[in-house]
Formats: sequence, C-alpha cells, structure tokens
Amino acid sequence: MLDKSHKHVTCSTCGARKNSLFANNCENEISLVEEQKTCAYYKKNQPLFIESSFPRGVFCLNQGKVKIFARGDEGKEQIIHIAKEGEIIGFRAMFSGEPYKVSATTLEECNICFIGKEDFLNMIETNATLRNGIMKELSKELGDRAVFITNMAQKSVRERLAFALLILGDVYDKEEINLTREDLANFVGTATETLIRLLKDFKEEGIIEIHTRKLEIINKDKLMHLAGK
Amino acid sequence: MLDKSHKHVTCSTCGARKNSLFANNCENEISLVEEQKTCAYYKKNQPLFIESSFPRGVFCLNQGKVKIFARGDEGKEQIIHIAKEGEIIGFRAMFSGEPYKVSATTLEECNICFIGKEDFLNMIETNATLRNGIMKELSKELGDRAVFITNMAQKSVRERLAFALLILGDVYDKEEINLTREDLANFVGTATETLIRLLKDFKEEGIIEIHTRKLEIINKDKLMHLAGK
DNA sequence: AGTAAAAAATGATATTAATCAGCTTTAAAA
DNA sequence: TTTTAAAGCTGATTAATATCATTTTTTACT
Repeated sequence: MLDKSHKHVTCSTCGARKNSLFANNCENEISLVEEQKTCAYYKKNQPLFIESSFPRGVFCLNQGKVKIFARGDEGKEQIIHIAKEGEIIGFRAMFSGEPYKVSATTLEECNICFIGKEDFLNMIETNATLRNGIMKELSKELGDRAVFITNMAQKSVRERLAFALLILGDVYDKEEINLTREDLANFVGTATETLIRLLKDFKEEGIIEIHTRKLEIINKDKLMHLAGK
Repeated sequence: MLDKSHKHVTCSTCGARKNSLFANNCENEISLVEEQKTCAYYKKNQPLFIESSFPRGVFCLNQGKVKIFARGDEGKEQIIHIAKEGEIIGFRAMFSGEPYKVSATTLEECNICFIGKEDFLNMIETNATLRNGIMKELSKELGDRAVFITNMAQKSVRERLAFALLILGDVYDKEEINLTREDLANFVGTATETLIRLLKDFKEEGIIEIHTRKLEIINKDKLMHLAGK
C-alpha cells in the first residue's frame, strides 16, 4: 500500500521521471517544478478531472494507473488510454482553450503531482526542450488515435481485444493486467458479456491465463497475429 | 475548372488564409512563407502523401478538398478527416519523428502550396503565434478524435451517419456534399451497401435530398437529434 | 453518340455481437 | 464470520449490419 500522508514527492529522485517528458530537463528546471507543484495521494476510483470542466493545470503520475475516458450519450465510458507511471495527464486541454473532452480516474492507489496552468504554460514558453517533447507527444497520440479509429471501424471485437491486450501488456509491463471486465470492455468497445466470452476463448486457446480478475499474457505472438500486426 | 498552370498563389492575397493558422501572422512572416513555398495544381484523386512514408514538409490547401485516411489490415480506407480550403495538412508527422500514419488524397481539383520541413520547423521555432496556433490545433484534433472513437464504439451506423453528415455540412459549407458512396461509407465506418440504404431512409424521412451523387441537408435539426447532440 | 467502366442501388442471406435474464463467485462491510 | 453488494459468468434470443450476387444508372472515354 502506498504512503497516504500526502508527502512531497521529490522530482530529482523521482523514479517515474525516466519515462517522463521531464526526463531531459536540466536540474534547474526540475527544481522549478519542485517548487511549483503539489503532491497528493489518490485512492482507487478517484477522479482527477471530468469531461466538460475547465483545466486548472496538469497532473504528473508518480505511481499507479489512471484511465482516460470519454462518455457516450448514454453515459457509457469509452476508455481512450490508460496512463502509467511517468505520464503527464491533461495537458491537451491546456492548449486547446476548450474544456476537457475526457475524464481521468485512478484505477488503483496513486501518487500524483499537480502543476498549475500558469506555471506549466510558462515552462512551455521558456523551455524549448520540454515544449518539443510536448509537441512530439501530442503528435504521437494523434497518430495513435487514427489507428484506434480504424481498428474500431474495421476490426472484429476479437481482433480488438487482442490489440487491447497487447497495449495493456505494455502498460502493466511485468505486472498482470488488472482491470474490471467492464473497464476492459469499455476499452475494447464492446459489451461486458461479449468480452467475458472472448476471454474464455483466449484462455482455452492458451493465449492468456485468468487469475480471477487479473490477466496474464501467455502467448504474445499469437496475440500479435490475431490483432493483425 | 481551376487554373492548371502551376502558377504561384500569393499568400498576401490568398482568400483561404482567413481560415488558416497563418491568419494572424504579421506581414513579414507571410512574405517569408511566400519565398519558401512552392505551389502546385493537383488533379482529382491525386495523393499528397501516403502512410508509412516520411514527411518532407507540410501542405497548405488553397483550393479544394482533401481526404485524410488510414488503411486497415485489408487495405480498406478509414477516412479520419476531410480538409478544406485554408487547412495545413501533414504537420503532425513533422513533430512526431514517425512516418505518416495516414495518407492524404485530393477529392477534387486542388491548388496546394508546399513548405519544406526545415523552413516550416524554423518558422515554428521562431514564431510563437504560429507555434501556439499549431499546438492549439493539435490539441483540438486530439479531443475531436476521442469523440470520434467513442462514436465508433457506441453509436449505431445510423447515428454515425447523421453525425458525419453534420460534419460534412460544415466542410462543404454552402456547396452540396460531394463524395462517392464508398468514401462516405469509409468516413462513417460501414459497408457501402449499408450506407446507401441509410441514405435512402434519410431521404424518405425528409432529412436530405439526393441529387445523384451530391447530397443536400434539408433538416439539420433532425440530423442533430439523430446524431444525439 | 456509342461504348466501356465505374458507381450506385437492390434483394437475399449469413454472421456478429448486443441485449436480457438469471445465476455464481468474489470482495467488502457490518 | 455472516451478510450484502459488486463483479463475473452463462444461456437464450434478438437485432444490427456485413456479405454476396446481381441489376441499374451514371460517368468517362473514343
């Protein structure tokens, strides 16, 4: 269990920073962030921000996983992305001038730092390395989403599940994939019942192992083949 | 019919510029663009760039429409966006360091200017207004795509068609929507036959009029209601 | 204008995946 | 540790949409 004392996470020793957009910033930039940010412990299922509200800053995920999702007209969640340690969350709406188009909620206990809008935008304006990193990230995500849309439009649920499991395999890295069936269905874009049936198929085909709610990928090659890559 | 003489389009008098990211640039910036760009006439169905190749610069659409699309595993197109006069095309891959994830092809005769990578990146580096415009645009599109994904995952084909027609209504503005049934199907993410049947339904319900291949929106309110907004 | 090719349209059928209802297991709380 | 709620699972049925085969219409070309 994580430390719940809201204690300050130190950027200069932050393990998550190596995967972060802040990775290549020089020491005096980091000490600036250090001064400006606040840190907080989040419980499981706690929102960072919700769709259609206006952003007040960005979140830097030090520990844990966060789901980024939009809601359809009937309120059903569509998970767009699952963020892991080191990721900066919510910077899109910082530039667009629009309210959030997605919501962010913790999937487990998290330690998350917060940098106010003003401070963040100043950093972007003055630090070209950070800015280029952000622009690169925006661009990469935009490309990923073109692929996501195409998958949604053209692949079967079975293929999309394979694709989703590959992505989640990376996100959860050495850990087992740990999502509710509903969240997984909302990532794949299908009904929970359909998802459950397909997981069973994958298990019988020796592709995954199911440890109650946690999933382990056994045969990645077969998944890649199924996903069509 | 457009002028096919490849003649230079003058930025300072370019009508498309008012909708453009270059709209708010001061005159000496514009004269810089003027020097650095080249202009060309494109026939219908001519590619600007294709998926998985590396970008050499950005395209500025002076006249005409261009479809931006990805290909699924079986080669089927998924149209992500339809660009109109004034839009800058292909700047995403300029920052991501990746090859194009989408292709761009003219839908009709076009006049298109081209700015080399080097020149464009220099402008971004030195001109904060332009840069902020680009960042805003990247961010907006990223938000739009979250909605697109959610629509794909949760809406019926009928609802998605309504949504698509609303978007196309804006793109084609006062003109009638002018796409092949196949392109429209590839935008909505459905089979061509299904699309044709739905268009017929919409026509019978008095929502659109069909003038052979061109479509006219008669009842926008009904479309908005159908699209669920 | 006449012909060929491409696009649009229609009908029949097959398939996928959603929905609905009920049941079981797991996790959380009293 | 018992109870309750949430999550996971199963089966039956329905609905939506894709696919396939064919015909008609439109467009482009000689």
